[in-house]
Amino acid sequence: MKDLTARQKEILGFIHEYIQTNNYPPTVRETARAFSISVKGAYDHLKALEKKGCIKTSEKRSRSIELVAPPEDDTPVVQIPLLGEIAAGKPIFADENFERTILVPADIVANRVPHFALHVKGDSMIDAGILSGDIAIIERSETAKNGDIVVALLEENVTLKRFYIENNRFRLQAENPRYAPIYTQDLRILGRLRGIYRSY
Amino acid sequence: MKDLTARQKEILGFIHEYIQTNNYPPTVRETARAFSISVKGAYDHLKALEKKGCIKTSEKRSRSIELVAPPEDDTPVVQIPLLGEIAAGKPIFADENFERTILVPADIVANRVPHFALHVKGDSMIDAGILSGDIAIIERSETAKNGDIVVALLEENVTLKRFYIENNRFRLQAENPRYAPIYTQDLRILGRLRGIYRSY
DNA sequence: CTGTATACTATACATGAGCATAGGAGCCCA
DNA sequence: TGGGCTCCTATGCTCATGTATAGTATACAG
Repeated sequence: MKDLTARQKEILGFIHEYIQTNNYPPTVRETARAFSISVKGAYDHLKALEKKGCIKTSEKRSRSIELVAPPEDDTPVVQIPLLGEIAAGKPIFADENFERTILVPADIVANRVPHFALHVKGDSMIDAGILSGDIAIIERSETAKNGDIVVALLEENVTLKRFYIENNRFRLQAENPRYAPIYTQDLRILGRLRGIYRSY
Repeated sequence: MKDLTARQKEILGFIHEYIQTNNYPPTVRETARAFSISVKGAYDHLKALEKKGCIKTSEKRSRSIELVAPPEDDTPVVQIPLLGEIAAGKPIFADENFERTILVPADIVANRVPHFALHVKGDSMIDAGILSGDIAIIERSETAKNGDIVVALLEENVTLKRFYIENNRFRLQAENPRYAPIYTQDLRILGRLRGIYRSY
């Protein structure tokens, strides 16, 4: 699939676009016309592309170009729940919190661990490029490593902070100098930050 | 789309299957052969299907049958191209820049305007919560309003900045005090920022 | 009873389309 | 220096294909 010459890439690109807009592939002559070259010129390119495995054609049939392994390799997506207002005292994963589902590329949700999403509120993580209103994609996990950004349950409040283990306590560190670190010995980690999604 | 006769449904079903297996639509004669009827018989059916809006054809073009409103198109996500390294001097939308496609929720790509995505490089927009490595989802547009974050082509460099119109010039403003604003009278806007996507 | 739609057959024609032969120019490798 | 690859022109053959005319038969609606 590699080893394509510049010209061949152009031709392949044209076929792509053509199919995109017409839903059916071009003829040899249409390809030739698109590049202002002779029919045989285009024909040779198509045969070269076929030999290189980028394309498949059926003999003697018009418009029988098929793209082999087209770029759109089904990048799958997964649906994860977006949790809305997290009321103090309620279990975070209760049904009441469910707002809607959002779709995220499956490569984020790499391992088969469940994920969820939260609206970010406040500016405590602003220096990490996380703004109020962003959607945070969280991998559900009870544990975290030093320096991970986590969603933690802290005295019935849910908060997004950077997480550190110190001698005999945990430190939850905002990424904003106006917020002091929180020290606690009693906290529950709900998940680790895996992605941020923002819409303008 | 309703009011199809039994025969017409059969024909439409055949076209469906044919495209499914071949990736390209059948010819009139292939359709005729499949039902052991005459060419004109099949031709009339196709024209009837077209009149009823189930199918679209282009005049005088072989294999130009297109299915109108194919079974299920309620995909809440859309694929947009992720452009990679933008080399100076090269057209940004050239095929060489194509890296892969990414999936974004369709509500971002609300209007039918084409979108694309870019890797963010550098820290010039850090105070807007846009970090190096983020993926920016851009709505293709030649224009922008005051204060929009835009992708602009500036002396063969592509840059992401906040855009302002001043008396007789444009101002491209970084969101980082260490970067001075850029003033120019000659710039081309490539698109407006619609979303940010970050993966940890 | 007539008009209109469906569902065909049979035949025909101009152009569309795949494929081929012959050849040329430039390039890199051995 | 020669062979093989890419990229192209020009011309042509043959069959595929969309479209058309003319006609048959059935059914249903006003």
